[in-house]
Amino acid sequence: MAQGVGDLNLSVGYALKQAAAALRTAMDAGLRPLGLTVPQYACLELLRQRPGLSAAELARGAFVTRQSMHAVLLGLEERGLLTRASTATRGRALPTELTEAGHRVLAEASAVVAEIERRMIRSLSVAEQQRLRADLAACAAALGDTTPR
Amino acid sequence: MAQGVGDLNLSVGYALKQAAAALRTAMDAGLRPLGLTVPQYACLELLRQRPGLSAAELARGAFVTRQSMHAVLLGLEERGLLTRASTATRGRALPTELTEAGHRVLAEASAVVAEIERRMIRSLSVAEQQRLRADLAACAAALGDTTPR
DNA sequence: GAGAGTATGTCAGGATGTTGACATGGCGCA
DNA sequence: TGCGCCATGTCAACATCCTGACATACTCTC
Repeated sequence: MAQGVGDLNLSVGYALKQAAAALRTAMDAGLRPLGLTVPQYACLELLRQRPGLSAAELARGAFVTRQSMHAVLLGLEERGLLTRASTATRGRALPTELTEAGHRVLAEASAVVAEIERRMIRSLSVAEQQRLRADLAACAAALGDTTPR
Repeated sequence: MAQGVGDLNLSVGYALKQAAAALRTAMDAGLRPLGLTVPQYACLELLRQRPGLSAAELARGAFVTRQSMHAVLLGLEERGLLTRASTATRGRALPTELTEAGHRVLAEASAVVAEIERRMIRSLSVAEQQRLRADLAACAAALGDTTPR
């Protein structure tokens, strides 16, 4: 018979959840004054780095479903932070891009998030940070690195 | 002016979110056949290790709000997996404990989750696992290690 | 002993996310 | 060419979770 999970304080999975929850809470609090939720910020950040992404690609990058990202896009588009092509250039995918206002809001939000991330890893050396990031990526890859259906 | 978040692929925060999302997805899929959600499993696992916990303490341990944990407890109690004291022995806190059925279900679930965690960290040595866990704990502590209000 | 401050349990409402489904548009293959 | 297959966009229904609020009970301080 397989053994169960042992002491939670010795579990990597529990520590992972703990850190992710703390980060999420800190980002929520930091982004609220800007009128952004975490998924909304993630959407903007992804579009800055890779303009023209479709809703489905954004959903995978932000770890939510297509449907959730659809709602996020509608909200951000109504606020004038991004524009969506009305017709597909290839397949059914509708390319999305940031507007000027979107870039401005994102700049503020990105500074807030960067500060939070710096605070999170301030006790680690640069080498340790890279190692941590690599280990986390390896964990994600080992689990299949899936996004919600 | 503060710099923003750089390349997401170089961000520890993004890697953290990615790994946590992969773990959550894997746990969801593994626990579904047992009729358990992740918060429900977390609740049972916490109670095994620390019987007599109150709803508020369970909520903090599972990284959800008191209200969410309240709903989880109602469901698990109705299924006969745990019992809640009807009167408080100290303060308003109502101690909760697993039933025999609860222990049986948890044993199955715990084996499933342990297998997922093993798969997640199989590419890391024991020393690397401990280091990763310590780094994650440090990150959580640096952010205040808060749970949702 | 009285008061503020804090922690807990609980209820109601609303925001958010997911599941399920369907239609449409490429792509590969016989 | 025709067919199956997959990806995308979108809608409706449902589940989940959080926000806000209130009552109760302990603790600490004066």
